[in-house]
Amino acid sequence: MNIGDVSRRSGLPAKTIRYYEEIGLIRPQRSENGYRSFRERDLHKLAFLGRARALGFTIEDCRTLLGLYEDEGRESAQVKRIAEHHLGQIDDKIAQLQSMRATLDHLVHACAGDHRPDCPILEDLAQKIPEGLSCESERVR
Amino acid sequence: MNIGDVSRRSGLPAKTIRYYEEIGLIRPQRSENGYRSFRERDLHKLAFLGRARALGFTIEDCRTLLGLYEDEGRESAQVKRIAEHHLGQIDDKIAQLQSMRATLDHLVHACAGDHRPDCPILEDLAQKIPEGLSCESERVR
DNA sequence: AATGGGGACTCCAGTCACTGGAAGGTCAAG
DNA sequence: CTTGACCTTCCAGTGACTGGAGTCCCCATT
Repeated sequence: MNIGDVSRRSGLPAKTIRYYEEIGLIRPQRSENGYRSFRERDLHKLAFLGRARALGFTIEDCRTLLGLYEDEGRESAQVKRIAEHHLGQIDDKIAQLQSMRATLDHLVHACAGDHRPDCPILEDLAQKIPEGLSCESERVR
Repeated sequence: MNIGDVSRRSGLPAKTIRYYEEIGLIRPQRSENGYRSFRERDLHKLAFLGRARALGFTIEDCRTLLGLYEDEGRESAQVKRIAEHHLGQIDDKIAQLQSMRATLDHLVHACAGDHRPDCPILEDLAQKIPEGLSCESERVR
């Protein structure tokens, strides 16, 4: 299989697949013409990576998860720890976004949105310190 | 005011303030010794930027919002449009994260997390195509 | 044999919003 | 005179790709 086939079958862009090789997540063989030559096993790995990424795991988590997947002697506790930690991060992000959302929604509703210059959104930004959203707090990435 | 004072009073790291100058969000004057010299107005702008960033607006949105803030002839509709669009983005992100969260939470609960290698999380990543989370779908940034 | 089109290859630069660090200048206190 | 806290610039790195340039390869058609 060439990269185009694998791209179609895994749903990952060819660019991404090359990138994954570059950072050592996969090691496809090469044909005589220099083209990457993928086996079913590579495709399987890429699909695994695609799904792990779709769940929001970082590339480094994906690397670890792939390693555990191929390690017969793994303990499911190792996998669970990674997943739980990630779940915690997701919860943090959701909380932060919901806090932003609440403030923003309030402001949007307060703004007339007409031709006049008066705007509670700008007034808020110019003055208020949104609680729990001070500049010290961590940002959602 | 030197950058340290402004940093303390705005809550923004000095590095960030220098960066904001570099990209033209602020234009502090300079003292004879080459130090940046901030006025109250600059501090006010920085606080504005910090709050807009805390609400998740992009830098370019912040630039526009700051411009509108200083434009007496603005229409509040312009501000509202930006805020509404941003609110929509936030809602999309929240929805995506909640979808991830649901799948992940389910998997975490299904995993024993003990010394044995059997792991539903890995099995899922290796086989299932999570609905609504296929690789084509946009990623949360 | 020439040509055209669709892949594939590498390499470099850009994204976003900072952040870290090196190497050096300035200033007030002890 | 030295110390240490500031300040300066400049360069590189982050994460996970993405875009684009320039070149090469393969197959089919003219």
